[in-house]
This record gives sequence, C-alpha cells and structure tokens, in this order.
Amino acid sequence: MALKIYNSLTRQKEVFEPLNAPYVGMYVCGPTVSGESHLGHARPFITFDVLYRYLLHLGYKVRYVRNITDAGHFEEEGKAAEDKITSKAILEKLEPMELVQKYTHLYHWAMDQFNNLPPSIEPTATGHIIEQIEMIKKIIADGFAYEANGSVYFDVIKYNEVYSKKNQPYGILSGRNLEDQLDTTRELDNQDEKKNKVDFALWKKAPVEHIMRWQSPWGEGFPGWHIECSAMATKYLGKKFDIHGGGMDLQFPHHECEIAQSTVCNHEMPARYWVHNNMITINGRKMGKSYNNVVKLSELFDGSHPILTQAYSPMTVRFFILQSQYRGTLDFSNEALQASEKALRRLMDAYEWLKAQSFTSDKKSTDATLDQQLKTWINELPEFMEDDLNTAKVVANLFEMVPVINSLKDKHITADAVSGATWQLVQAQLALYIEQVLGIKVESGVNKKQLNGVIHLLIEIRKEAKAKKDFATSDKIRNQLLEMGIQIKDEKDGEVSFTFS
RNA sequence: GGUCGGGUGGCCGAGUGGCUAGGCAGAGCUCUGCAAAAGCUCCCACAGCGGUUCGAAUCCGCUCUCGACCUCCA
Repeated sequence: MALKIYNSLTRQKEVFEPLNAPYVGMYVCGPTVSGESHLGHARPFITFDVLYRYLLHLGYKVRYVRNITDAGHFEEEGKAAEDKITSKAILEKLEPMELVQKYTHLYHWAMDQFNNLPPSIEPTATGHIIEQIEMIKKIIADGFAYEANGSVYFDVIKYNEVYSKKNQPYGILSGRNLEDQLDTTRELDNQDEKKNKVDFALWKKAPVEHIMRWQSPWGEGFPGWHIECSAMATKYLGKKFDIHGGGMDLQFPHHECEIAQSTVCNHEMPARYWVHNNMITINGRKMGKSYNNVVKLSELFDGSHPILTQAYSPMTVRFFILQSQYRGTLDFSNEALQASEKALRRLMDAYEWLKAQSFTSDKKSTDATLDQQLKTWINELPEFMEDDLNTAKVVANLFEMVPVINSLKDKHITADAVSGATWQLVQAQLALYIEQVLGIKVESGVNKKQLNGVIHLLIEIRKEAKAKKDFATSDKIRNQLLEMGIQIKDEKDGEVSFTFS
C-alpha cells in the first residue's frame, strides 16, 4: 500500500514519494487576515490538517508551513474607506496591525475549535518583506522582470518563451494556453505600465493613500500578492519541496505565478505535488465574498446566520466536511448540517461506549462471519485514506460498525460473537481513525445554561422532598452536589442559591 | 468567448464495466410505563438521446444544464 494523492500538475493520482524521506515539506496558502473566516475557508484548513495528520501517522517528519497574509490593501472588510491622510490623531488612524491582530486571533480561535493541529511554521507576509525584495531583485537580474514607474512586473511572455523550451510553459498548472489568453484579453487592454496584459505585479508602488508601505530599491511600495508565498516557501522548505496545497480558486493565477517566480529564482519547479481542494457551495454556488453568500464561522457556531435554524458545533462542521472527498464541491445547507450533527452523535455515542469496554484477547469468536467482517471494515480504512484521502469512505466504514457496537451494547449479540482480539483491534483502530486521523474530538454537549437548569431542577426536587419531610432525599442532593463542587445554600428568605467551588 | 470540472434516490454525498457505499429524512416491526435511544426490515437513484459491449450510472459521441477560473485579487 502506498499513499496516492491527486496532483493537479499532472492531473492524475500519483504515489506520494517524498524528496527526502522521512522528511516532508508541505506549504499551504493561509488566510488573509483582513476579515473573519467563513465556512469556505474552513475546507482547505481541515483538508490539509487531515493530510498532515495522515502523513504524521505514516511516520513522516512533516514540516507544515501555512502563511498568514497580512499585507495588502488594509481596510476592514465591509467598512467604507475613510480619509486616512487627513486623520491627524494617531488613535484615529486605521492601524493595519490592529486589524491583523484581531483577525489573526479570530482565525487561530477557529482553527483551534476545529481541532486543527497548528502548523510547524506560520510565517507572515509582513515579516518577510526583505526576502520578497531579494527575490524580486533576483528575478530582475535574470531579466524576467522590469521596473515601471516604481512598480515591478513579471515578464510572463519572456518567461513563457524561455521555459516552454524546458517543458514548463506559463500555464502548466492550470492548463492555460498563453496565446489564447493574449487573444481574449487584448480588447480589455488600456494604457498600462505593463508591457503585456498578462504580466503580473511583483512590487507595487504605493499610492499616497495606501497605508501599508515599505522602502524598496524601487521606492515606497508593497509586495505583489504572489511573491510572498514563493519567498516564504523557499525560505522554510527550500527550493523544491513536496506538497503545495490550497483552494482550487488559487490555482490560477496565484499558484501559476508562484511557479513562474520560484522557477526563475531557484531554477526548478517549487513543489512536486500540487494539491487543491474544491469549493464549498451554497445553492450550487461557490461561497465567496463576491457572491455575498458567506456564512462566517462565528455565525455557524452560534446559529446567528438567517439560513440556519440552530447553532452547529465545530466538530459537526468538521465532520460535515469530512463526509465528502476533498476534490468535489460540497453543497452546504442547514439540512445537510443537521444530518451531519445527528450522524456524528450516533457515531460518537457508539465509539465512546466501546472505548470504555474491556476485552480479553484470548476469547475466541463464535461468529466467524461477523468477526471477519469487522476486520475487513477496519483493514479498508487505510486503503481508503491512501486513495487520495477518501474520508467519505472512511466515514462510511465507521458507520458500518456502529450497529454492531450498538448490538453488543444492547445485548442483541454477546461479546463472544467476536473474538477479544478483534474487539481490541476495533477499539484501537476506531480511536486512531476518529481521533488521530480525522481529528474528531469528543465534545461535551453541556453548556452553562444547561448545567444551571439541571441544578435548579435538583433544588426544586429538594424543596419538594423537604416539604414532605423526606430529609434523606434532600440531604442526598445537597451532599452529593457538594462533593461535585457545587454548594447549595438555604437563604434566610427561603430562597436557595448555589456556588461553584 | 477561452480553459477546466460537474449533473447520482426527498436532502448531503461515495463509487465501480456485471456483485449496484454511507449518513439524514420517510415507512413498518421489535424493544419499551410514556418519550427517546437502539436493533431489524423497506425505500434500489444515477440529466436526455444515440453508440460500443453478452452486460454501462460507470467507456465514446451529441444535446441540455450547472458551476469554477480567466491576472492586481481572498
């Protein structure tokens, strides 16, 4: 068995072979922290978290780099631009760092809610301006970029001419033909600093109102969007690394441009496997800011979005995403999430019950068919994972085992139907796949409101017991609550209060 | 217009040339003080039209239809 992943570059599933086993370098494009993350953002991070977890499970030493884009036009999403030039007081000015901080924290909080493992390195674009400038200088020196009026552009036509001969034309990743693009975009062309419409910016001269700016050999400005990933990936993973991931919408132009820049600088294709997750759709349409159909993660978790009838826990959302294979679109709806919530609860109830049982390995099986069936379902789990991370099939197999576990629980079958060794196998492998590989953690369903409700109910029952002079019951309630760290106090006015210790 | 990817039962979603996942919802039964949970059973779909084949939802062609991307933007 070997892990196979779909490589967008070659358009086929390929056996994963690290360049320097057991080390694996993986770069994933992270968020732009100028606004709150939405459900669409969650998919790549959960997808690549599962890939990361699976690689770790296979024993690889993975360096997982996921950047934070904190350089750009800094204006808070949804807020109208204010006049930043005339604003005199420092505290009145828009301070990009403040936004970066706010949304980075929110993003980290969401990642944590999803039980995503933190990446090994989480570099920021603003922390790597020097590396980006150095890279641009190199590209200019090699003749693949030019300065125009304080900005620097990548010469796509020239790159294509030179690298087509080396079997790496511009457009190799997205399957685009440069001539076609020139034809289709010619009409739109106007007077521009760029030599060709297809050229992209490496460095942009900052207009006077642009508040994020840095000194460079070409004047004050800010880096183009694509260069940050090339610079950081090269710095932390080297000229060539194993996996580059991100959403499918980044394939072009972002990743295509990365390939061109990095190839000029480092003289080789930066990554070996390009992995792209598909989009989350809502009513068949990509969830995205431009469509005005985003459901923010915080709205999902507290149920405040109008299309939701209730709040959904982070694990429900994670499970919802893992019920599909990452390369297909996933259609989101309240109904679909409700289905996931119920399914997850059933799975986890069975899993947790089984986890608490103990089996002895010397017990023989009286139902060889069932015993074998369980082993088959378990043995298929790695096969499904290794077939391009087919988490949908993994989940399906987990559900095959749920009725068997529940049958044991409800004594519809006896424990000896299955051998002790097989039960132990099932216990261990469910724990491995549910908790380690899929990263689903047990959520305690109790919140403060519910807990308070329960305590009030007990106080109520205690009152009734006291009224009936049933002091045995009333004392039992008070004493046992106290043992749990909840102290009930009978106040002078007959009311009852409680405190947590 | 160009490039690419889809159309699977009420909903979400796997999938393979023949043995036709899984979840949710729905129906029946069992269990059950009531309810819930749980178990068992049922619900056999693959856009349309042709073609290849002993056999296709799965391969080919056409049609219809939906979507993504198309260079300064997360």
